[in-house]
Amino acid sequence: MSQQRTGSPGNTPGTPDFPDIPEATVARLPEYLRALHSLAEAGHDTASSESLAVAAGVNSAKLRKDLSHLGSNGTRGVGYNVERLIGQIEHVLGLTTLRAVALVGVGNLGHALAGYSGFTTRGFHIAALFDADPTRVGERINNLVVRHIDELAAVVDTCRIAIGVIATPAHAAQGVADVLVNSGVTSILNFAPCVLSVPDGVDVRKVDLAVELQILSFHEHRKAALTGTVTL
Amino acid sequence: MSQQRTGSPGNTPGTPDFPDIPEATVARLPEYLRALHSLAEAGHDTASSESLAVAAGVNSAKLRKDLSHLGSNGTRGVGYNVERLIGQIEHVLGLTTLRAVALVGVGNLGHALAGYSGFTTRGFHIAALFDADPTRVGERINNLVVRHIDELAAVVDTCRIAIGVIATPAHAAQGVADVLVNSGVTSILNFAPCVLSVPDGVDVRKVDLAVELQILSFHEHRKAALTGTVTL
DNA sequence: TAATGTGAACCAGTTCACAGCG
DNA sequence: CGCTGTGAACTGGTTCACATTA
Repeated sequence: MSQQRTGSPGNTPGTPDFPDIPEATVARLPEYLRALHSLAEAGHDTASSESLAVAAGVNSAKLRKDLSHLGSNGTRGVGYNVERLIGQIEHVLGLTTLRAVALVGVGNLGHALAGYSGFTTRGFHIAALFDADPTRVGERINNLVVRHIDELAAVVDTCRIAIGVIATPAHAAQGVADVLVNSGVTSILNFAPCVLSVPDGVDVRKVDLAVELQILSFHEHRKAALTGTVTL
Repeated sequence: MSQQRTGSPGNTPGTPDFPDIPEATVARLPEYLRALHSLAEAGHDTASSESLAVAAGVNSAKLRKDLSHLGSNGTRGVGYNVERLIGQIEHVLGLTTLRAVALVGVGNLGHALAGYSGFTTRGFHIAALFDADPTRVGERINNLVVRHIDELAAVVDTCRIAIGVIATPAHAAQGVADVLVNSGVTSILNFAPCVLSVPDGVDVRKVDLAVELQILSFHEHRKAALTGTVTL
């Protein structure tokens, strides 16, 4: 699971029409979706909970319980209809409309994200790039011109952008977040290694590449200690 | 937390000398470390659980319980000694030795990762770059020459590399993982959008950029549904 | 019959609230 | 007195195992 969540501080309300889905389940739905697409490509038009679970890297009981939150979609004795389930999950995740994303910070990482085809192929459209550095403004990346961050509010407004990605250095991130929020962005994906504070109702997810390695480091350390055996 | 974990399938054993620490706590220690470094830079040499918790974006009770797993380090009535706690956490995470990392795949994302200063400044050293594409072999990135993936086993062995980063397209990732594992790598950070299968004892963490956006998309979708109010 | 869907048991993780200590 | 450290209560999530159904 990634990490920081702000907004909707209490529980998801849940309406009859829009049942509330546990956060842990939500975090796995995209993985199921990916697995389903790969099964579809392989020619399967139906899949059992077991085969889907394997493709998604979870156990089948968990998968069935997760899917049960979207209403019952399977057929007993048969499994799930792949195309139907893809539609189901895309609907729940709100992927039926292409979502516009603003990317702030076109340094090393931001540059790569701007060119990352995975966003484009999975429901998102990078609509605008921003940077604070005037020497970078005007640069063309992947058919998009880098704009100065002062233009952000206007662009977010006209392009109806609801999601912002922060790929700036840590010291600039909070300022960028403030601008994004004031411009009407309500979801932020933060790659800067720092905590963002945002008002209620704004969701933040954080990805910290170094943290991932540090977690692996812990396990390496532990494995080494156990292999060397008997104290150290 | 990020996601896939393989290896140590049961529970962490835990020795008197190396107490077992809950996985959720391990995942937060790097964040505490970062917060501590920023407090240290700001000149604090002591910090209360409350102030540290704010800097790390968690609540103070959780932070205290997390730290209690490393043994008691605070002083009642005062707080924690910042430098001492930094040392404590670095020790537990195994960050006292610089860890060598092999990066496979120098496409869009891999290129950015190779140049990412956050790895270097936080305990890791990218020791070698690999790619399968012969036209990329020989390219120089950040003072490192891209090698052909066939050389991987030899380099991993001589440089004693225990951690591998996969930044290849999904279809190549499992093959790369196999090579890494056979070469002696025991921890993998996977940026490819696919499930890897690895033997017990090998840890895998997965970062999927598009998944993060899809999770945000869900919340956007929900917020929109609730704002539009009364069914849809 | 072969699979789903789900109550019930279980487990990990979080929060509370306060005793204990410097 | 103010803070940490921690048992106890609670919450959310996972797994089990089976009744149910196409």
